[in-house]
Amino acid sequence: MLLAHPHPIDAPAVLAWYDRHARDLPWRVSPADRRAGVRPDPYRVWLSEVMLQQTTVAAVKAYFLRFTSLWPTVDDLAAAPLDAVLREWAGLGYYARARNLHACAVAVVRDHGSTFPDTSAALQMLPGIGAYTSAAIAAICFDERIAVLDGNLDRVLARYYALEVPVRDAKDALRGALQIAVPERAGDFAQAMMDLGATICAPRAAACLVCPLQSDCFATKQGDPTRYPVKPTKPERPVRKGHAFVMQDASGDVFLRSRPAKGLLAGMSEVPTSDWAATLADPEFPLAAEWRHRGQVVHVFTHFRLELEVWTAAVLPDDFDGGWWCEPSALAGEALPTLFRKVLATAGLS
DNA sequence: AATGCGGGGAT
DNA sequence: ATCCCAGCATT
Repeated sequence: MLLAHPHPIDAPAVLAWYDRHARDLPWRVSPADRRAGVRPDPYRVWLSEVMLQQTTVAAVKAYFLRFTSLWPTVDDLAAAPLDAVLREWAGLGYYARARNLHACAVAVVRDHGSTFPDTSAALQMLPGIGAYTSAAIAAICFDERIAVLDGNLDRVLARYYALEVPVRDAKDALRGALQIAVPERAGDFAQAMMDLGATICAPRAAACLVCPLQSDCFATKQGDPTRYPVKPTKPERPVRKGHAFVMQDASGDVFLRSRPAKGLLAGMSEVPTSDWAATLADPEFPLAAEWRHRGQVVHVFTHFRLELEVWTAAVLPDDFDGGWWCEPSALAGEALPTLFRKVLATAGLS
């Protein structure tokens, strides 16, 4: 039994806590106003939710105010040039979000009469709106009784249930357990649970004494809530080895070239290297020259650890094409990933 | 089921 | 340095 727990989440307790401690956020209708009949503006809720994908509240606030000032309605945003949207998004990261944001605004205007759909199912059809965001908008704006499961909730629920497997392996069970608890005030409940995760049940600190779920929380009973959620065992990081070849012409310019348009470090600049393999082969130099071994670079990618032997040589530029020669003083302005900056540093450049 | 995608804040 | 963040689209 994955979630052996006698009690569902106590929604009334969570809502009572939220009524007193809700965060004041620019896109939020307070629980008091909500009770008085004020309805959130789906445009503002949608905009905030997209900005908040994998992004902290602190980082989003200024962007949200700027966007709503420039474009108060979905019609305004849809009518804006994509360039302007991308410019305003600059610095927030995950730039596909900005393109999808604009595409979504256009779709809402064109296909939905400038009114956001009012169900999670319909919302999820729109660009940039997935399982989480569709549920969040539907719950917050329309009180659809749907489980809203984000990173905060993963953590809160993993602790509440003392989940002994990584969240990824119990997503459906958690969603089902949460779904059972969703009350009539679905929007406030969703926001309450997220506030709870952000302020009380935080990643490295759990303020259990003031938590409305404390009495039934299995992790608290065990004594160390921060043990959850358990992290998936990281796959062993294989090691790959190879050689990097730093060539300079008579004036000291360095040979660079572009990496392929797809794959690792796509489209970035590099110095030539050998293949990267599990075992280090003898170097096959690009051309005959006085090659000097200058040291080793170690770089850790997500899926493997790379060890490159760094070689340098003085060569004649005529012998090469497929790239360009770069003055050492101009290396800083090249699209060089950290790996190749390390290589160049080991070669004695920069 | 994995993987790529940014950048900032907390620890 | 490492972890985490109101995830989504693509393969």
